[in-house]
Amino acid sequence: MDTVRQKFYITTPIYYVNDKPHIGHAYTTIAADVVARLHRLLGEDVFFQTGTDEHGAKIAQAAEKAKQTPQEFVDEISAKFSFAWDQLDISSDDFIRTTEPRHKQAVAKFLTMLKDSGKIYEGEYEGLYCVGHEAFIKESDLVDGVCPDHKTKPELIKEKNWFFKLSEYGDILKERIETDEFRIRPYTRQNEVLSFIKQGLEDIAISRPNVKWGIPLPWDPEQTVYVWVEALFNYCSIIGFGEDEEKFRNYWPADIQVMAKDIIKFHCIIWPALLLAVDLPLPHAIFAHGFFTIGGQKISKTIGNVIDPNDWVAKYGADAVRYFLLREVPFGQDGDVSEEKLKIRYNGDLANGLGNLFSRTTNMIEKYLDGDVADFAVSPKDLSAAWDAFSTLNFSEGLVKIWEEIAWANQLIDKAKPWELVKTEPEKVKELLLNLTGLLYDIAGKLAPVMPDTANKIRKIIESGDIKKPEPLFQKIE
RNA sequence: CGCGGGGUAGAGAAAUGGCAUCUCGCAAGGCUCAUAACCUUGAGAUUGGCGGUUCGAAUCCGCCCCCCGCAACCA
Repeated sequence: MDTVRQKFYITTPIYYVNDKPHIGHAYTTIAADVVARLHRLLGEDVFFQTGTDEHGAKIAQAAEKAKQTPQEFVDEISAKFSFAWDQLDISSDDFIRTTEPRHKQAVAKFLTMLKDSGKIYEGEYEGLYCVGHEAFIKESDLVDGVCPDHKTKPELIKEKNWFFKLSEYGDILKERIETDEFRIRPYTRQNEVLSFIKQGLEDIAISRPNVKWGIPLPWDPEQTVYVWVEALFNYCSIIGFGEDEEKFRNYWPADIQVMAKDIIKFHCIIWPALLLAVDLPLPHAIFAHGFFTIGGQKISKTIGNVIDPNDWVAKYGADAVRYFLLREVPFGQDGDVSEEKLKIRYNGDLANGLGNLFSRTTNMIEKYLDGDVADFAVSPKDLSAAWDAFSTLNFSEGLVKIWEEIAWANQLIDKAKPWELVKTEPEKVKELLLNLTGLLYDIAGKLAPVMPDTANKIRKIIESGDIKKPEPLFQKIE
């Protein structure tokens, strides 16, 4: 009997469609894609989710501003995300949109379960509403009784809401986190969450009476589900919750959920508490990466330094953008990116490094071996450390390991001087080139999760067994 | 005391108690298989400051200074 393939479920956040995708969205998605591809190569039964979050007051407003219906608006933006991911060679297995029927029915079922759990109660939210903010603000934020940003006096508003007893979940969450049953990485993020829990959790309103663009509460259609609660549940609805129980049971719980650091409280407190309330297992791990600055400045629509990933892909190719983002900044830390830095890595690491090594090697194979490397050797170097690093999301570390071998190969060639050796000991040159071919083949294999297209090019040429000097892998820019 | 990240060569990073390492840039040399690429060597850092612990501190402790992000479009 066949052994059952290990399942592996990985997620990205679903992106809020109030604007088109930028480089930060791409970063999260690329990272998840690399891990998904790695686990597929390891033979696992992988499900890789991504999608868009399409409800809420902000979307309705943005649509109005664009003179579109909310549905037209979200259709258009959601398509831009899906297009960007195609351009970046993202290998997601499905793309969930929160306006899809399958999501709405799953959320309705989930909320009914939540209500039946007894962890939901009706209450009244009373707070100071600032019209400028279009949100409730805290009394402690006021300066001289007015909102410091808008210099207006907030209104006291009473709102009927349904509440979730989040306050009951502090101890159990703390325990699950501390025992690593529910892993939060990097550790600084785990500490952040634990200290937040220690301050005490408050119940949260899970419905909104005034937001029309949303999913109605099954038992109180006057109210819609708070967007975050609904959005989080996409991780279950995409794998068939309430529709295809077999599929759902196969993939849930998520093995790793990747996201940027700003949304860890939702994912590390509210999300697991909701799951506990309805008796669903918690995800195994949450991994939060850092933020980018661009040329030293924070990403800001006002400053206008927002990078459209499509622009970089068009100019440098998907593989180069994927490589650059993962190589430049250690995953989990904040970092700075810019097109200038991308260019330096592209020319230095890709064109002069990997590209040139491949070029000089294949050229010598054509010249000295008549293109014949059918029986190329196994790699003379052990590159398994690269995948070890990728599997723990230490992408930059894994890439450094691979590039160390590229440097080693260049040194080896210079030391061996095959262009001289070929005159006296051609069989030694053959041995050298077969070894180099083995190394390049291994490098391509290890690089495949990060640079799938380049890996395929290299392997195809080597596997052909009859090597002619190929086109450069990376044409230098400028 | 709002929360968080950080300060190491000109730039970017690594090193978590034991010779400060790497990449880019710079300088000199070498090589000619290669995409003006590649290889070697060198210059360049009293590790933000002051104090403490220690045989020994970039690393541990205390105080201080500075930068950045979040808190408000935004992963």
